[in-house]
Amino acid sequence: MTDDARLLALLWRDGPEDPGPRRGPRQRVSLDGVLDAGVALADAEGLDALSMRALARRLGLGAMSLYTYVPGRDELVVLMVDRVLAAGVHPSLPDDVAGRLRAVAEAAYAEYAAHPWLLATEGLRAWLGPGATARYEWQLGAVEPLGLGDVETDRTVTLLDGLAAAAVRARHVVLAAERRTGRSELEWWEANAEPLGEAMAGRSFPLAERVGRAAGEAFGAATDPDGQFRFALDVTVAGLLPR
Amino acid sequence: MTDDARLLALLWRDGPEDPGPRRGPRQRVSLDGVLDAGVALADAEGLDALSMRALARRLGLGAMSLYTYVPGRDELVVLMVDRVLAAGVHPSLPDDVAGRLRAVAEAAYAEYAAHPWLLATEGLRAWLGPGATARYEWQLGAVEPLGLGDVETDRTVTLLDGLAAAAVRARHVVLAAERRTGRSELEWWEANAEPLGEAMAGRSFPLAERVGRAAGEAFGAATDPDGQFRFALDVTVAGLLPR
DNA sequence: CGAGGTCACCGTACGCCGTACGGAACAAAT
DNA sequence: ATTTGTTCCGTACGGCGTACGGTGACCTCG
Repeated sequence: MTDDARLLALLWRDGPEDPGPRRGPRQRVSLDGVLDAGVALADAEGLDALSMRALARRLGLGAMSLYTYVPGRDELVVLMVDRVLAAGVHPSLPDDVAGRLRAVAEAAYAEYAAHPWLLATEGLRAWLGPGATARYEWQLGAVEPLGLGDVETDRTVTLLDGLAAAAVRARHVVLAAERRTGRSELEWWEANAEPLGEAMAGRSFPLAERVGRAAGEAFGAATDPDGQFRFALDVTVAGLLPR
Repeated sequence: MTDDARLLALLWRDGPEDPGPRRGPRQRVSLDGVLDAGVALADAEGLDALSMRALARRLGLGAMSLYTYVPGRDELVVLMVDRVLAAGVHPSLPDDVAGRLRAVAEAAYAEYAAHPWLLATEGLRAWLGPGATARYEWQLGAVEPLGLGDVETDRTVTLLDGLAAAAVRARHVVLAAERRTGRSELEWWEANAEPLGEAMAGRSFPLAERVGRAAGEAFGAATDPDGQFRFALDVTVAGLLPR
């Protein structure tokens, strides 16, 4: 069986069936156990920290034992992605059109914010697992009543999801840098403002300086991903609604 | 000098000044030469392929010699980013408001499409170099005449830039997967449609099936990043314009 | 009940990675 | 001629994903 076929079978494996007695020793953990441990590790320390060795250690296994659960690291990540998408809650939807559009974006935002490493998996082929498909189905159901037609409905869902992804990505950049360096964004900015000013001496960026300063003061930080998300969502919903 | 201070000095170093005679052997290449080789390598094979050893080999140096040009790999990437942003062209702007908004997004799209690895650098702290600042200045100049106020102007620029980034990211996922596996997206999809159908047997996703099929037929592919970009840009511009 | 087959588990090893360290070659300053 | 600061780089360390082959536990079959 090729790795692709094996991955597909694992993605669409059925519920916790008992495979009946098999030869050889029992598995010490389950695939779901592996995936949950992987999700916990990625949530806590990021996707880079999810190494086969580190995950195996967490499970009390040797590194190579993981390969009896999963064909390789890429496939592990794909399965983790579908597992968190399957676990995502799909809130009930309001009746008004704007509210439905917002709900799609906000649900995606919550999902990405809870598992920011989802956004770091985009070097991989997007696989259609049951989690991703159920999520897409829900998103379509939210947007379909607008009567846009199938293609535009798909594009609208993609747009709203992308909006959420961009916002969480911006948020994550700040949080990850803070954790790595141990200094908050504000501290770092203050420490670097003076040398930056010196470095820029002699060059003039009037708009950037004025706007950057105004934005920084309004945000109390260099960036404001949450506010940016609200702004982007307002604009997008306005652009989508018939006028 | 800390690495931060060194990076800042390198970012804002002045033009190709002759530093005068210095002790020791002359550098065999220049910092700009290192950065250009790094950009070429990342353009051709992606950011993952940009290892210190591979880059040094390209330059006819030993791996450790790179550390006389640059404090480390992260700093190298930051300097590469600012270099391509500095080299980006800033097209002249039309007078109409919608055209200006589109121009900002389209310029960003072109930049990201030419150097998709720019989108993979977001694990790093965003540093303000001369290239990034000049680009931001141009973007602000394009949006400012709308009279939105400083904070909203900043948010509008961020929104348009994020739109372009999302589209190129979707494009890049497809292209990268095609290059890695050697099979086009369509071939891959056709090869996996049947096993996927079998795997899904017994589950029902009526909307996803119908909309996915319609979108696939309309796009002639599973996704259509360029069309998605146009759609998103239309929606966003409509949402931004006063009504 | 014993034997054989099948499986999970894992030690070792290979070729990558970033980079710390220290030495050699070199050119300018003294 | 000696000192000093710099570039270049060989070696090494601890990480990574994973190929390969061995070991021992367990179920099934004779």
